[in-house]
Amino acid sequence: MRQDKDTRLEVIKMIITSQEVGRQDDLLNELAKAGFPSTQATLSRDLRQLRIVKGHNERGEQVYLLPEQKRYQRISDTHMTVQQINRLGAVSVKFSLNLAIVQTPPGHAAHVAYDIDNAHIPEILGTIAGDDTILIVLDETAERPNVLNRLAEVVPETRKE
Amino acid sequence: MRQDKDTRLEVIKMIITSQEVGRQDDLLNELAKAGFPSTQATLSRDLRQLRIVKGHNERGEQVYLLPEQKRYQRISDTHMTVQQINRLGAVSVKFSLNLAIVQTPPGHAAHVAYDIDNAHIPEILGTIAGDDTILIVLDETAERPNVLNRLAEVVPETRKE
DNA sequence: ATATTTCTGCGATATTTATGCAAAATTTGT
DNA sequence: ACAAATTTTGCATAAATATCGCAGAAATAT
Repeated sequence: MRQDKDTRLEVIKMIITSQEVGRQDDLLNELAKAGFPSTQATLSRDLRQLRIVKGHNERGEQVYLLPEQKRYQRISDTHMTVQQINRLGAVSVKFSLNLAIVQTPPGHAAHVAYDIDNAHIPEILGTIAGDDTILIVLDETAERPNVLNRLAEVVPETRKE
Repeated sequence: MRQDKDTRLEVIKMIITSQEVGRQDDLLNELAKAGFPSTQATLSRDLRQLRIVKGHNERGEQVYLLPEQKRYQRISDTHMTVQQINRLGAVSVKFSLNLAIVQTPPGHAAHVAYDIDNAHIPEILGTIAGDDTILIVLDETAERPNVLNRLAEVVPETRKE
């Protein structure tokens, strides 16, 4: 079920960034529509794991928000999916010793790095993002195929070196 | 009472930026201590008016946050000590070859890096800070225990891997 | 395969938060 | 200053959310 769970978490993020949802029951309905029926208890756990925040929109109505969203700015303006970014230009990964370099279209490094961080890949010690380049520091024992596989979940259509 | 209300709203903001509060009842207690007794109903309205958000800290515990706060970054006009930052979430150090990666709570990498720089640890050639990650480049001959000892003065409660 | 860990559902609550309504306080207009 | 209008508040209660114990399913590790 791991894969299903990860997908469900992604769907949750998509839903709350594409529309205003203010109650878990509403979110449950949307999830069911999207083919991920679940229960309120599980959703509550998911929201905590995603560090999703409950705030208010300009009208004072309650809305769920991703933590990196400031105020009521919708993520659709700023947070593109990697698929969307990929349309703008390739995202590539290259290795050197215990480092990996990810190239993104200009301006998108921070966002991709955020997704990589959130994938919690154990072999990745940390990332630092510039404008269109991300430096990834790997564990000394990291095996590149593994890292590449895990990265592929976050950064699809990656062009290996 | 309008004046009192405005003051109370300010006090609410002060409280939630100076400590982690996860429940309205707790916030009520703090308000009372500060000389602004109120009720849960009023507080709920105040929070909506302030557009205060309820999210989760690193440990998944619930916390109230100002909307303009990124993630769990706390407002601080003064430079927070690492001890203070540590309360917001662990600061950890990991090594890989000639590099060390320090993870901090979101938004605090620059502060911690500044402290590290100022410790003038000879084996540290330099640091680069992102939002929540610091890359440290070590001298080729650096010995990790030494570096860790020196770092511990700056970054207490460090968790080696 | 077997053991171990993680995840989920299912109630079943306990806890927390929001709100309708009426009263009290405050402001405004005259 | 008085009355009307507006805002604020408390109370009671509704609504929403978090959590618990537990059993079984699924994934991971040995």
